[in-house]
Parts: sequence; C-alpha cells; structure tokens
Amino acid sequence: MSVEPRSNFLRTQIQADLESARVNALVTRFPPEPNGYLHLGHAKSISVNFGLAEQFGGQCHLRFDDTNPEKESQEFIDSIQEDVHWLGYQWEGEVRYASAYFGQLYEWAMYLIDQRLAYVCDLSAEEARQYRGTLTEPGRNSPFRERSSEENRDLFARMRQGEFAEGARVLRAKIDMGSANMNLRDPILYRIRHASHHQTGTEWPIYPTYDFAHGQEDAIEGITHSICTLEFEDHRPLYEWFVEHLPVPHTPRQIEFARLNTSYTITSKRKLKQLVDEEVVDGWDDPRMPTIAGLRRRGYPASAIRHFCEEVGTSRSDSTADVAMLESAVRDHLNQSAPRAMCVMKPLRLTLTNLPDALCLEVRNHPADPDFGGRQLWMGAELFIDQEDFREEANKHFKRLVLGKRVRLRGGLVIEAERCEKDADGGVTHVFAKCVTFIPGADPEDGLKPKGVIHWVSADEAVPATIRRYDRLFGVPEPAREQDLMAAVNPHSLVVIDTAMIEPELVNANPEQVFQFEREGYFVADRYDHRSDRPVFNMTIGLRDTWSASHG
RNA sequence: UGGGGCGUCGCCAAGUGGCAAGGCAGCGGGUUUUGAUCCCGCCAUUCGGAGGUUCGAAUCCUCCCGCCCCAGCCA
Repeated sequence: MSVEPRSNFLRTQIQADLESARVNALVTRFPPEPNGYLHLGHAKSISVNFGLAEQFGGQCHLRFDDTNPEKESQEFIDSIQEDVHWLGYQWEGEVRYASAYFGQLYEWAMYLIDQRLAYVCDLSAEEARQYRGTLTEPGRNSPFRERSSEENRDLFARMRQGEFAEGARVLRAKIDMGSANMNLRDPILYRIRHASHHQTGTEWPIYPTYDFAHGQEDAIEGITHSICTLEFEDHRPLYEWFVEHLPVPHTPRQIEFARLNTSYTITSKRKLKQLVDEEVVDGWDDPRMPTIAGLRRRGYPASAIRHFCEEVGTSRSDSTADVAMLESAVRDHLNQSAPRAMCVMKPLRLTLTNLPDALCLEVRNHPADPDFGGRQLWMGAELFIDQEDFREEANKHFKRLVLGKRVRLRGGLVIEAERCEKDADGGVTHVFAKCVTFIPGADPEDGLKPKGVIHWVSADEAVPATIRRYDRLFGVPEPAREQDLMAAVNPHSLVVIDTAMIEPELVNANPEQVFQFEREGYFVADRYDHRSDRPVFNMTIGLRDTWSASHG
C-alpha cells in the first residue's frame, strides 16, 4: 500500500547536495504559525518535510513560527502537535519555537545596526507604504535611513524596553529602495507590539517579522533545506541576504514548491472560519472539513492521506489535484484494512415463510484476507433488507429482489420473493419470500443461481443506529473561485439517517474504527458521539459505484 | 505596463539531446456470495504556439501567447 517514492525536483536536488557533500545530512523542518487548525495543504507540507527526512535518513523539526502573538494561541500549538502525530510523524527532539530565539535575533539586529545595515524608521505605516513605491515605480529612501549607529542602537534598545507606542517606529534593513523586488526595499525587521505572547508573556514589546526570523531560525537549528511554498520565492534573495550578512552558524537554503490545491475543497483559513462561524458545519473537526481533524473524524486513514500526498507529487507548477485521487487512496487503504459488516439504511421487513429454524451463520469479516477471521450471525425468519433492494417488478438489469425472482442473502440462503404488502400510499411495507436453499452457501439444486446478492440484518438482533452520510461540501470544482462561497455549499452534504439497523456486534466498535458496510461504503464509529447504547457512524466514503450513476 | 515563477493526456506528474513513465478519472472485457475488490486490455505520432540549431529536440536558442505570485508594521 505504501507508494514508491517517485522522482521530483526536491529529491533530485537533495540527492545531489548529499553526493556533492554540500551537506552531510539532511535536516528539514515543518514550521507552522500556531494560528489555526492544520488542513490538507499542511498535510502535504508535512509529508514533504518529514517524508524527505525519512527517505534520506535525516531529521525533521517541528517549529512553531510564533512571531506574531496576536493571532496565535496554545490551543493551536496543541492541535498541531496532535495532528502531526496522527499523520504518523515524529519530529526530532523537542518542539522548537521561533520565540525561543528572540534573544539571539535581537542581538543580530544590533549587529546589523553596527554594520550600518539596519536603522530605526519613524515613518508611519501609511507613509512607509508611500515611500515604498509601486510595482513599476522605485521607492524613495526614508528620511531616517542615515541615522547613526549610536542613535539606532539607542532607539532600538528603547523599542525593546517598551518605551514607544505600537506603530511609532520599526527597525528596517538598509538594502535598496529601488529594487525591482519589493522585499528588498528596506524590509521591516521588527515592529512594536504591546501584546502578551503565549510563550514569552510580556517579556517582549517588539517582535521580529517573518523575513527577519525564518532564515535565522533555520540557521540556528542547522536546517539544510528550508522548504516552503512558491509565494515565498521573491523572499529568497532577502533570506539569503540575512544569512550572508549575519554571523549565523549554518547556511540553510530555501527551496520552494507549489502548494497543494484539491478540487471541491477550500483551504483558505478565512473561508474555513466562515463555514464554522456561520454554522454551515459543526466545527473545525466536522467530517466535511478539509482540516486534519475533520478528515480524521471522517474516517480517512492517515496512511491514505500520506499516500495521496505522495501520489500527487511535488512540483513547482500551480495545480489542483482531483479530490477523486484522495478518495481513491482512501478506498484503497480501507478496502484492505476495514472489516466487513452489514447495515440496512432503510429497513424493509422481510419474512422467510418456509424457514424451519433460525440458522447460525459463520460469516467472513473480509472476503480476501483470512486474518480478519469471521463472526456468527443469526438468520431467523424475520429480517430487514433495504428498501432499495426490492421491487415488485424490474428489468433484468436490476440484480436484487423482485417478486417471483431469486436473490442471495449475503452469507446465507437463496430466497425467492412471493408477495408483498403495501401501505395506503403504495409503498411496500413487508415482503414475504421463500427459501430456495436451506444450507448456507449452497446453490439451488435446480441450477438457477441468483445473479444478485443483497445485505440484511436480523430483525430480532439488529440494533438501531444513527448514520451520518456525507457528501462533498461544495458542489463546484473550484469553490475558492466562487464570488459567493455560501451559495456553492452543497445543501445535501450531510444526511442523517436515524432509522438504520446494524449488526449487533457493531455497538462494540471502538471510536474511530472503520468498517465496510457491505454494498454501501466505509463507515467510522464517531470519535466522540458513538456509544454502545447509541451507535453513531459517519460515512467515510461510499464504495465505487459504476452502476447507479447510469441506471438510477 | 517592473520583478519573480509556471505551461507534458480530462486531473496530477516523470522526463534534463536518443523510441513520451506512472497514478487518478474514463472506456471495453474477465473473475466474483459486496453492481465492491481483483485481473486483462484501451486511453499524448506529441509536450502552450511559431521559428531556429542538430543526424536527432518535450529537453538547447529566439520570438510570441496564457496562467500564478509580489506594493502587510501577516506568515
């Protein structure tokens, strides 16, 4: 089930770096800002960074890039660690924090000041924006650009002491206001924030920006390959500028790859939050959410998510992977790992008119893997089958139960429908059938084998259960492009069925345990809501269906 | 319109001058006590376009076209 690592530009590059001894051993890092829940896009980054370290016998760090206290919290730090673990990865050593390097970063800022490569700028945010110029016009030098090192040291030290108001001053690198690369137009290194930080409390009234922090964090940790997404490409010259001008202990290198987009899904934090806030979903871990917590609650195996990330590849071209690839990986893994069971979604009473005694059937838990063992199922005269599996009359394409026709009850006998009862509206309420065979697994003696098999549960033993059937949250392939996101929400993304009847053993399912309900799909015992006296299963994904689409 | 990237099958994606991998989707057929799984077969004479170099080009050169990113004291 594991996928062979396939060739991609990162592996090629790392291989070359190792062979040329540019680096001795690979060290990567997954550096989320703890300001939200991880989603499928993060899973890709995690799989790239941890996967590379695994493949090349290197290390991967987990580092919280916590340089902006206002948006971050401990809650996210905890959930991110849980998600990374759940995905099957373990970071090297302790969890790292950018905030743990604030002291070193401060010293390096002073170093740049001494080198006359950084200065305190008193321009307001609005003024700074005007001085920056535009994409086609160069910027102008700040009037504060030529302050002496002494004055800059004093001012920066006082910024650090908390003497100034937020927005009053910033520390900037002195690079080139005329650069065609906006990031080099005297980028901001530090800003004043009188905010409490989840790790450092009120120790720091100034916080380094991403640009001033990231490469140096990498250097401190000995990261050899700092892998990020394409939008940071323009930041690379700045990343390198700091590494070059500062006395850092290592020389990390930034490499960018295209972020993962998946059809029918959205990964914008703002939009996901909107879904939660407007109660379109039941929370960040709603089984319809593309968050790791949501995918987990949906029953998607971590191994399938890893498989998908590997299969989709890693390149530098913007692309949108078909969500069908993810679904295929999920079915693939679950087909092999999920024990089979039976669940009747819409029960229709079936009476076997000529069954002498209840039978105890021995049923396999997996059709292809004997290691799953078997279970005993009682088949009495009173059963439930699905309403969808019976018709009074039908053409030959309908391979289920039809009046006067035969069908096999999964794991049991071959029966033939004799008659049915209907309610005032003409809906079938009860089917009567006779057994054509009486030995489980046997074929009819007259040689007329049924062409269909349907699932069933014992009316006496089956237990009622709540089934939550999920479908795609959005009805359009690129919801991110929708002007009105809410209008693109699939109104049938969740259908709750309270009338389902399950095999009795299923009440003992462990939370998060996935079963294949035969002929229906894969279903997971809800992590939080499933109880033996009140079973709740979430539909992970349906079985591949090449019939109903073309035949209704 | 400045700078930086990216264009290989419906969707991903290998390929780095020598016969265009693979996966997903799709389509045919076989097996099957799940209309599932599994198995077999089909699915790019052509790589955004046009020129050029070469015995030979998706790969090198030139021009053109399209898409993405950058003007936060976010990351």
